[in-house]
Amino acid sequence: MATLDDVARRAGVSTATASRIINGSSKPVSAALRDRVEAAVADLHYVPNAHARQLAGSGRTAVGVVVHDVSDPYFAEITRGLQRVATTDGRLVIICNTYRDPARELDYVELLRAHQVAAMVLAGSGYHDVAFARSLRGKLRAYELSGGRVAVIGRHDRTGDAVVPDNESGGFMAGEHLYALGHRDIGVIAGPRNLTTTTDRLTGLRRAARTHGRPAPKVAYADFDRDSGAAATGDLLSTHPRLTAIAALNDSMAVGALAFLRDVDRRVSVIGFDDMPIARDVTPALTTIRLPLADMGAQAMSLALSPASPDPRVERVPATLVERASTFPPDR
Amino acid sequence: MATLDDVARRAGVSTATASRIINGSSKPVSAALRDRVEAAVADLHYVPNAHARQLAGSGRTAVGVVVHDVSDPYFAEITRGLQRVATTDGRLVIICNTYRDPARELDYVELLRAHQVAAMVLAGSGYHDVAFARSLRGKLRAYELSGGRVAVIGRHDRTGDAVVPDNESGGFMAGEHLYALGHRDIGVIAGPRNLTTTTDRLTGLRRAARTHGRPAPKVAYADFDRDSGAAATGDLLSTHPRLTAIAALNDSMAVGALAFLRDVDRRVSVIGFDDMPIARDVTPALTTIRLPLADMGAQAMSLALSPASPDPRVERVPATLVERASTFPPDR
DNA sequence: ATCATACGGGAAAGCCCTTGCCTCAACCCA
DNA sequence: TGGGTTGAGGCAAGGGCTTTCCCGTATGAT
Repeated sequence: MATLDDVARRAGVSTATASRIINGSSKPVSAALRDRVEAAVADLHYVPNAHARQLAGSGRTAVGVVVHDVSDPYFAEITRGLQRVATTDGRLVIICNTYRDPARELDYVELLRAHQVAAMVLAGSGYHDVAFARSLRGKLRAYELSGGRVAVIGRHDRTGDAVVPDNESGGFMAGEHLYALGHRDIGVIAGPRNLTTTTDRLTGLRRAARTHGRPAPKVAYADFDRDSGAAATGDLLSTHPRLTAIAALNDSMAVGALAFLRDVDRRVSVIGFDDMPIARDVTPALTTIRLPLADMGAQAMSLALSPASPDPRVERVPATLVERASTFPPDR
Repeated sequence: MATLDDVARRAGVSTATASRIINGSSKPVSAALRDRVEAAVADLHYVPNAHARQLAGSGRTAVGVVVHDVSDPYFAEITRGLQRVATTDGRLVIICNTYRDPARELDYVELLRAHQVAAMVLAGSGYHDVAFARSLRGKLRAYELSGGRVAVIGRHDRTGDAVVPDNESGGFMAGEHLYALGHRDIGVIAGPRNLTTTTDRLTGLRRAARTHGRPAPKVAYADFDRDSGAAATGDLLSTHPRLTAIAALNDSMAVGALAFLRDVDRRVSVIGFDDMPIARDVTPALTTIRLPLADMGAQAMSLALSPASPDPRVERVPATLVERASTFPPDR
């Protein structure tokens, strides 16, 4: 691999001059030298070593993102938003998939710190786990102490910049919608219990039940993916055959529920959460609670890239109901 | 940020020793020193600087991936496969989204080279553009000369390791399926003309038409995304009202076509391509040509991580027909 | 008691850049 | 003509780490 030395030698200048020309430094350089250096760069297919540059230079340029899984549409959308603003800012984005493993999450935070990223955005690391939270806080603090910036998406046991979707009222709205349609007994397909996203949405749903004087919803836990959603729907319906509506805590599971209901040919209302792109294309089109995922990602990245502020900034993101065809009054 | 020096000083050893302990070098070190160093690391929240490490050390550790857009399910699946094998190998994956901009693709190749990645996988950079191909080849050659490994997914004007899906016969199978059902006149919703994916699939479709002695399919070009697929369906149907079947060159556009047809309440067969996860959940469930996307990603990464071989290895990936409910005989 | 052999540990040479500081010339004004 | 600017470019000091020697010391063999 050609180095700056090679370029400088070939152009007959010092590495200092070559470096200045290559980086478009403000120091004036004669046109002749500039040409020679540029020719040398082209001839040698020279590309500056990013690591050396990072070591020698001052600014950190990359940013990191930690998500559960980019191939999950939920995180794909968030990531899209994140990337848009990071790229606009000319930054390399390092994406890390934890696959919902808290340990991996911790490792990635270290890894990103090791890579001297300028900022990191944590999406979906709201676990109910005291030891995890403490460890994470420690690592993040160490990182921030060294000048790193952190923004999280979702609720966290941590003070700092954050974009937090209003999951609780989203859950409430979902329940409200179903009860208003006349459902009395509803089931919930929840995500993993240790995620705050799950518990927050569930809390909203329960509040809606209380508000309407209805029995607490029946809950089955699944994994936020389609197939587990389908399976949980089966469980729920066999245990509680009288349910007339199901609230899934994300759209993937709602899609699974829909598939299951179609298979067993039952007519039950289903409401999802997130409004992923495909929600409108399933049949019946999915009623869901929308979260502006791409915007949330963009906001989080903006926070992370802006200078640290003395007091933490928290952007609350409202959820909205999107009515489509998958919810309807109960058959009597 | 604490450095190795800090750790060494605190533990009362040399940086050499500290480094050896931290990296689990094979050199024997007394237990006492090991404990002291480990304590120092913990106290200081020390994390080795990845850049310095890369500079000083020998092995390159990261790998790069260039895709059109991770949030597109097609690439999301491929990426998932890629990551699985890269992570197993303990490597950091840098994902770059070109958003179908060839210039950006070129830039990213440079960037990955600058970051000294051990290998890179290019997915979806098959453009019909001589200048682009030449430039890309040049950059890749320079990279390989410096020891980098490259694997591509899809057809390329380039000899080298590759995983190439059999798009042509996939297209043929799609056509075959429709003609066998009795359709005479079919329309095609194609992707961007400058992508080999588009042209290869189209070629297969045309061959099927010839084989069955049918007129060449009518083509409308779109962008591989849902909405453009829906729009193109409208165009196609207004220009050629007698079409009884539509082949979309990917599932996203097929979903768009389905949506359009539902809106205008027309019954037309639709076949997609790729078999993305949601294909089975739309209504009617989408008949499609499956490509094992995650496996393809995994294969490509395996190729890229394996030592360079004298003659290029090309893994051909067969496409298979998945029959669901969206294709049926024409109404007479 | 002597010599060879491990073994544990340190000194220091890079890895490839950026950048502060310095030098040298040419140039200006007085 | 002399002193002060200014413009162009080079020297060399890091930046944080790995790794190759190299050197004592304790161990074993003779």
